[in-house]
Amino acid sequence: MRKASVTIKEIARLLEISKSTVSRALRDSSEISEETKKRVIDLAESLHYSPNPIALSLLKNRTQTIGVIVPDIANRFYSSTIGGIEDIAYSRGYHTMIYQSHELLEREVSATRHIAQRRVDGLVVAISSESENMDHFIELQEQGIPVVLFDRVLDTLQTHKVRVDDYKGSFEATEHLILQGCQRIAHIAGPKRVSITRNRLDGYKDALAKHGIEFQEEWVLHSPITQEGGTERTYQLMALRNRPDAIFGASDRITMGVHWALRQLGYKMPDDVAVIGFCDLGMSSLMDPPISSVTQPSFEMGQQATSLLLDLIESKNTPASYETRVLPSNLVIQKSSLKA
Amino acid sequence: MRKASVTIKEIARLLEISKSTVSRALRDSSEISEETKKRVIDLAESLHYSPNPIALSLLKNRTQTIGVIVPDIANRFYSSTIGGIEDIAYSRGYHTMIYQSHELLEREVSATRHIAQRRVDGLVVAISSESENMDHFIELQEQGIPVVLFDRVLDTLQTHKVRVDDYKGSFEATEHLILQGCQRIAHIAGPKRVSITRNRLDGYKDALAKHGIEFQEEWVLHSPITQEGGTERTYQLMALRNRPDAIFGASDRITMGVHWALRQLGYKMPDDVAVIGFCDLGMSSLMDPPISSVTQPSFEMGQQATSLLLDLIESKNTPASYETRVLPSNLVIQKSSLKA
DNA sequence: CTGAAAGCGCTTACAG
DNA sequence: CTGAAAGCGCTTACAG
Repeated sequence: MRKASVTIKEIARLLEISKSTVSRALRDSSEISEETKKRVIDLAESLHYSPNPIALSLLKNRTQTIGVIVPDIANRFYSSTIGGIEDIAYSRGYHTMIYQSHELLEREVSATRHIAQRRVDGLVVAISSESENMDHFIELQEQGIPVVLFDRVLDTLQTHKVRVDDYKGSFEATEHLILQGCQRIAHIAGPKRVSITRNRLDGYKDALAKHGIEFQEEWVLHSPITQEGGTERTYQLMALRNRPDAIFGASDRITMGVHWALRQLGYKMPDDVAVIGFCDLGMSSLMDPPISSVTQPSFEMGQQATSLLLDLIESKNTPASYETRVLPSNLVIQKSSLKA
Repeated sequence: MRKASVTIKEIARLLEISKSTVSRALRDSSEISEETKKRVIDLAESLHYSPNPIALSLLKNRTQTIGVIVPDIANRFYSSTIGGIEDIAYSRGYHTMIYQSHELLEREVSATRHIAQRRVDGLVVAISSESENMDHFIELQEQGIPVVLFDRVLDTLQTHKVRVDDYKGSFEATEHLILQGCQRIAHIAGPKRVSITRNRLDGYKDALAKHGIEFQEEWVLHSPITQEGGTERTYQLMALRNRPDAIFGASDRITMGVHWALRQLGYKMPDDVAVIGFCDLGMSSLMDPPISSVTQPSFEMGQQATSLLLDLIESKNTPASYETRVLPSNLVIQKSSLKA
């Protein structure tokens, strides 16, 4: 069925020279005469020869492919991240193989094995919210396949990491609400164990503390990263005897749910309740009112993680130490938190 | 750096038997004694042996990988489609390699070459809105690499196709608006040359005709598939002397733009203007008011396209004829088009 | 039942 | 400057 591609052997046969010479001519080796080179290259071009990457892979024990695991590609944050990953990967001659964990450790583990079995050269991962155990990645590293973590990181894995300064982003968002005059600021946090969740919670608490506002246990709720989660938690918050005058959502999905719930309940933003989230700007600008957000340099995050990974792949030896890059977030104030 | 994986050679050496025997034992060949099989398999397991897929690829001239090109993975329609593609691919032992064309023919062509060069076994594509020329895919087919088209299809490529019944979806949406009492129904269509655009436009026109409503040129505008496009066209429509009382958007992004513009302009949905679109449900339900939509079975579309592709890949000979599967869309009425 | 040999497409010491 | 040979990890006719 599959038409055989042109091979070096074929070119050698047509030109009546050896495979070795063809190979060398194609790689522009200095040991080959200009004349021979020209004949080989001309024929190769007219035959649309392209080297078989499979053969090269077998030879070099390199596939020129990196694996990528994210929780969910439909999430704009991750799809933008993937854009950054592909940008760097392609420009450095690598392909990507993308997997989704759907926030399940089990799927992350099976994706990892799948990927390893395919002999990728390295792996870039935003771990699932269930992942506390890094054994599957450690196993990979032991096989000499480097892993770089981004977005969600965990101390238990020794490697390069790229993340956003959640603490600072969260601190700034909270402080902004305080400066707008909010006093009863609720925080709908992400899943409990995730590092990001803790950092954001800390930023929130510290901003309150700085401005002498007492931290209230009942104003912090944990939620999965879904719209429904945000909606339900908002109902819960607004039902409190002492209801909040601001809600700070820890993710875009959660914050969309907050926005929706508040409209349903008849509250005006920002006057009744000010809202801010860690959001995707494209989306939040479309809402009415547009949602203020801590935006993250997702594309750049993908780029940096990938370039760190490729450096690991291409360097001969293990680096002396691993690096954690912390990228700044950006506070974009829109109507949902801007009091007149 | 990279730790060598366990090979058949290694197992053969340890067991002091030949590579051939190991290979056969591992594939559970009937010519090998049970005893030898057991020894080989036990050792292979304890060594975590897994066959090198690269070597197999070279041997079989098969990569067990399919290429996927979509306009944009951040678009929920396509990310859901990818879910369906991966579902079938993985379950049948294939991997996927995903590329984005970003609606540019040039990037589609380069992705195609990239993919071909990587010797994928087949390709599943939703073509870019610029793609009128199918030469790059025809080239692939001539090399014996099958291509299956989904979502956006073109007659010029002879192959299996999977698409949604746009005509019917569009007809039903328009008829629904008419039954709600709308008389001046505008349609913001997609890019001109795309087959989907034409089908949807036809459905719209025919529904008007069926109900004796005269078609008005000025109420049909073409737009790129973006929110901005929808917003601008809405401004244009509402500025007309004879303004529409309903707007039917040809895509989710466009319809989000319509929704946003109408709110900005102070119109009430559905009373001033009823709105319906070809939408992603998750998103449109979150809007206020929630947007009625023609929903498409995106996951299933990915599944079907992939299973058709794998059939082509795995069958020895070219099929007698190619199949075009037309999946039904589904009309979901929400508040944006439901008059009291 | 088991092994030696050839070959998938390529590169690269080693000779000449 | 060019070629023959070995080898990457595997499978599979061909012998025995």
